[in-house]
Amino acid sequence: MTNDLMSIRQMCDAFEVTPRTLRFYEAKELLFPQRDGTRRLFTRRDRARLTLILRGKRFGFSLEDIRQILDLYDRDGSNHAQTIRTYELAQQRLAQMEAQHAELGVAITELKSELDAGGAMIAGLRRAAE
Amino acid sequence: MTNDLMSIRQMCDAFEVTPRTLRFYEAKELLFPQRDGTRRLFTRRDRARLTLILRGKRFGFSLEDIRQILDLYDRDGSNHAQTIRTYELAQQRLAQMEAQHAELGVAITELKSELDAGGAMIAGLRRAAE
DNA sequence: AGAGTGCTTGACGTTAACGTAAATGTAACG
DNA sequence: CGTTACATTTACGTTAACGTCAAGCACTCT
Repeated sequence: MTNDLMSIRQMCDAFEVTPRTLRFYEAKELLFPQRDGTRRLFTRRDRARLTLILRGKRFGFSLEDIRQILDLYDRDGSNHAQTIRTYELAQQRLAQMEAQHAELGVAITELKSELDAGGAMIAGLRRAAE
Repeated sequence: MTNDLMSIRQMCDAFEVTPRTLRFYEAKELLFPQRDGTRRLFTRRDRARLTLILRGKRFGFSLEDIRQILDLYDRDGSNHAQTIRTYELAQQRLAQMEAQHAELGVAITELKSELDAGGAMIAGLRRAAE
């Protein structure tokens, strides 16, 4: 079964990250591994947090965003106002993502049409080169 | 009418970029303004190139990519092999953009469903904070 | 004891595309 | 000639998220 405490290597293997990354997250106060003398021991809580960190990254949140969200719940997991703020943060991020998605769609369409048209961009380049 | 030679400020106003940007592009060999003593004078050719640079940026090309493409045509605008290479570069970039677009779509869907579900991410955070 | 393995901290390096500040030049206005 | 307005070069600063050494413990095996 999954031991409650994991070494840095076990963590790396389990989450496919480098030791540097875990130390970096600790330095940024995203993780708080215990110590066995000098060595880090990651707890179940660290693993839960790391899961959320990686998930947040997939959503395009910055580590700083993630840290803030995590901190809100560290201070008071039952604070409704903070839950709301987290929601808002997520909604904002969602809006950004949707805008980005749309823009990218437009750019793709443009680029495609230029390629289909025999390369207006290339024609443009030709003009640019005189 | 549009004068054939433009000062750096006229260029900035016309293209909504900063002087720093134009000097930077010159340093990167994307533009080659003439000189009136010490001052830069941008030609029609520079404007055509800048148009393409900005277009390329909208498509997500790096300045280095753009410079290479521009250079290909500077050397020989009629070289068919180079036209092909430019095409390929554009196709590659298009593929990247489509992949990115798709990924973003997935992330949006995920984030939305978590928000709709009452915030699995938030629930997750709650768990993480214990 | 020596070797090997894994972990630690510390600190500088990387990348892109400019921003920003300092010191200086020069052209035109009054 | 003095000031104002814009131009120029040089060069360090910025941002994110780690990468990449370097030097040195801590254990274990032999």
